Amino acid sequence: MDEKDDFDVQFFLPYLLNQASEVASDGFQKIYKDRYGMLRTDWRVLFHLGIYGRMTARDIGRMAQVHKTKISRAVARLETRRFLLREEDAADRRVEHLTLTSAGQAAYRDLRGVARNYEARLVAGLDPQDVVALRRALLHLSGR
Amino acid sequence: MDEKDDFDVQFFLPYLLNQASEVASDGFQKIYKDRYGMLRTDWRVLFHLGIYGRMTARDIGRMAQVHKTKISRAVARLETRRFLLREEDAADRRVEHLTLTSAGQAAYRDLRGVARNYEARLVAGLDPQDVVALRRALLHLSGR
DNA sequence: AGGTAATAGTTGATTTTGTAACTAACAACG
DNA sequence: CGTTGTTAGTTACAAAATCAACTATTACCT
Repeated sequence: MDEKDDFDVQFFLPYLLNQASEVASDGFQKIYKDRYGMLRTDWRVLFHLGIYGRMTARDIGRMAQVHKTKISRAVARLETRRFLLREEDAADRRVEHLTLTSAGQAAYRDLRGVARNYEARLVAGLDPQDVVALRRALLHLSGR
Repeated sequence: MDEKDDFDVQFFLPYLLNQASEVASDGFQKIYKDRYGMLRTDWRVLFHLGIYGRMTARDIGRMAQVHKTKISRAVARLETRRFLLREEDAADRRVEHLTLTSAGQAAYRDLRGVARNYEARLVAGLDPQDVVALRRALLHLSGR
């Protein structure tokens, strides 16, 4: 197409990252969607509360780098399905503390197990050293 | 939250991949969106045609692992903006061959330059060996 | 040939996301 | 106090992604 066209999309990092990300997400998505009707942000909120305990929507958004409207909607969905409870802060009435109900905790534990297995399968075909490098690189790219 | 909770979302591979992918995509997206009003699938189609020359929608979809409805709509948008032309196949009238117009080629060359620089900036902070491992791992994860 | 299945691509309805504007509450500073 | 600015979270509307159904054409099979 062009004189010196040594460029290949297939190796362009944002493209590659997106491909790998989608493949990796899809297998896991199928499970939390089929089993609990959750969307991506839903399981993220669930996992944050499952792992770190009581948190506010704001803190989850900061930690997961997700916009507050997405969090707001995910929280609403999880609340409807009785996976979490809101309690308003005593000192600052803008703030809501979120905690998992026992149903939420059960779902979390179930999906955590799935996640562990799923990740094990994902890295199974990779050189362990590459996995270390991969995580390090991804952490750096996502800005930590 | 739980007895043996050694799980951390922040290191869960699909999560990490998605974080890095979004960060990496966003910087590039800003440019092709501002400059040409393109969406993600649009630039992918543009790049495939720019790099590999004449292709059908089907082949682009296969190569980029993108669903045909997305491709169809991206092609329609690019056609409207006079970035590509369709010609029907002589032997099989279902098939359309797509090629870039000169405007399309100009946009491609422009964005290819941007992509090169952008990627250089992305990997600048990384250990070169990690970049090699990263690409290898991503290729493997995305199934090649 | 004639019927059935498969393929390329488009369209429409529904769901989800993105963006901006909004409410309600607190903070800071005169 | 009081006005101005910030913050937590929600809502409304537009843009985009998803999924199923559709048209048109070709391939297969007997």
